[in-house]
Amino acid sequence: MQAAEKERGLSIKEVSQKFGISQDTLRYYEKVGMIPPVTRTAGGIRSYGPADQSWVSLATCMRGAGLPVEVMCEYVKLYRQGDATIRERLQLLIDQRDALMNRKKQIEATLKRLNFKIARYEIAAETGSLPPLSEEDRKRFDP
Amino acid sequence: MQAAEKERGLSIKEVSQKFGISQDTLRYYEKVGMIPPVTRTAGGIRSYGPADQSWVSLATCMRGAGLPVEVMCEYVKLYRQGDATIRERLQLLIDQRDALMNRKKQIEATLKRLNFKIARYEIAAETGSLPPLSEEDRKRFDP
DNA sequence: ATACTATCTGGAGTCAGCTCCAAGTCAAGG
DNA sequence: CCTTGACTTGGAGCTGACTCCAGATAGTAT
Repeated sequence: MQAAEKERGLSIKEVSQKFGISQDTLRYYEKVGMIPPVTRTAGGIRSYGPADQSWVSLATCMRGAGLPVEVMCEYVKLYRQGDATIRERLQLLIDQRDALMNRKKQIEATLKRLNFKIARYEIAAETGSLPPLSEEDRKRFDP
Repeated sequence: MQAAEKERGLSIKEVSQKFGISQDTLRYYEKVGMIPPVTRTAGGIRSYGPADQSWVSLATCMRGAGLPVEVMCEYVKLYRQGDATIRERLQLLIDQRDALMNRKKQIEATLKRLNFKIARYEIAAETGSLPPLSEEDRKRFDP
């Protein structure tokens, strides 16, 4: 009776555990169109097949990197319109890649600054007070 | 009359332009304690001296990288308590560095995924439809 | 059939981080 | 002194992304 008649999908609970995101969030993503409608059982219960899981995977990946929900919605919308939107989707992906690369640069700059401060604080933790900064250092990194 | 009697600070407008953040946001940062109280003129108008600007610089840098306002508030609070909090501040900085490094990793993973998709879409833009993915590819990168 | 748990829906609530507003002050020019 | 425009405050409002809830339904074990 539980043999593979059709592909067995995962329940929302299982998907929630697999991707580390709440059931509420999964329903929310679907509601706002960040992923396409998930496969349902006859009774209307979500059963995430491989394709559904792929979308969840993509959505959590993009959100995890901080891309807006709205952008994923747009991508899904275009995707569902078929091959005619391939160029648009490509452009969207490129735009988001650019955005992420900028974001990464920002983070790298901030990491540099943090590392500089940490180095000073490691000395300070020994001596009990912060060493004064040189003029040049003050020009790039401050308090 | 406008000779250097004391250091001339920048107006909120100038600081706003210099750092590319709104005057409202500058006041907000100060209000919530994300930067220490800014120097004022006799009349109560903000006049950002070098130290004030340094704090703004730090705040915008950290916020730009996505660190929470609350964390900067904590840092400022500790800073204002003096040398006794040096170890705590060091720990805070280290924690935030770790958080940022994770964030950076997430972004790098997402960039990989985006690049993979973009490569497929560039082919698709030529041929008019997406090439099917190999089984192995599907296992890491999907829709 | 009964009990019990998992899932469903629509809609309201929450939180962070700004952003806007009104009513009032300050400062410089005429 | 008067006007004009930048600046002040406290507080309300907004947006994005969830998060929670109540009441209804589905599936499962007894």
